Amino acid sequence: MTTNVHNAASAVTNRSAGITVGVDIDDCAVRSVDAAKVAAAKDRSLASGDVERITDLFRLIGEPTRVRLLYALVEAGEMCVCDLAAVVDAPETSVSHALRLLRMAGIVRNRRDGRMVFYSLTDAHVRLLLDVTTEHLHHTPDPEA
Amino acid sequence: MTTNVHNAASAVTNRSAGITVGVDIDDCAVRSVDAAKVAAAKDRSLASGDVERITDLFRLIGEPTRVRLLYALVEAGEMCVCDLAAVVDAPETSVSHALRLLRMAGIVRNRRDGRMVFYSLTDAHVRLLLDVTTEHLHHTPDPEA
DNA sequence: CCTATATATGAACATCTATTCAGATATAGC
DNA sequence: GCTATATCTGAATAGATGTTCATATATAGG
Repeated sequence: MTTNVHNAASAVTNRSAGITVGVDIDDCAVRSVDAAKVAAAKDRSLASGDVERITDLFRLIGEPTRVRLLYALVEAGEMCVCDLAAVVDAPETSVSHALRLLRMAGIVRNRRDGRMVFYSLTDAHVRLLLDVTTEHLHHTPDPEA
Repeated sequence: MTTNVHNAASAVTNRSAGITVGVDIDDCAVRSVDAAKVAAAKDRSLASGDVERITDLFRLIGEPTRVRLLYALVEAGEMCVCDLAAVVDAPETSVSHALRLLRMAGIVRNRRDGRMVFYSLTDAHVRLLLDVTTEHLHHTPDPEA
């Protein structure tokens, strides 16, 4: 769903200033102040596939119901849909939709027992992600208020 | 921007099964299978303010241009807007908008030098977040393909 | 087989968000 | 002060996304 292919620039140093002018294939000029740094950063920059996977993951976690669900699973372990709905205080339909997205992303897995379905985290990285985040927030002033 | 206040449930154990029926203030019944676990998870669950800050942060990072910008700053350090635009291969206007959001969230800071403005990361937590994420992705099969 | 329960699914709708363009601000150099 | 450059800002538009409702599937129990 995320596409942005647009690379390859041939750089030409400009006479006037210490400024480099790179000309794109599409002919859209790009000025750069620190050409070396730009080149290095471009070299080390992520493949577009990686960018897509990373953004998909962050966007997925960046929603209240899903964050609450993940926290609930981190804290209490495996739970069925109706209990999760009770914990995060959201309608079961919303929870089901949310869990489906998390499952498709490989973040949670489910297991059927009778007519209930139990969900749990697939690995510990999510917990680590949330921990690092809360750590960050504790050392950062609240943007609002 | 994220609001969802809806808590406090008085639990009443049901006679028929080992199932508890909690009745909300709003009178919307909530069934639970493992009442103890639900109660515990609810106890340990995040304050709505924390949920909002966390989701805001993840949603912020969950966008291609902003991820590329953060990676560029992680890899190459401080850069001006036009160089950042060159690295992430996006129009300067888009980059400016993106940087404004990152700055308002306290993730990056800026410094003016002449007519240019240089941006850099405010702390190391973002780098850690991205590292944990890539680590997670390397140990997780690609959802698509 | 029929009902009740637990969960899943699909579509419609309203909301949010990224991108774009036009124009504004700020600084440097003359 | 005037022009050019670097960045910012605001508004409009198109696309993505969460929620909701109606309905479908699956299982248990009689």
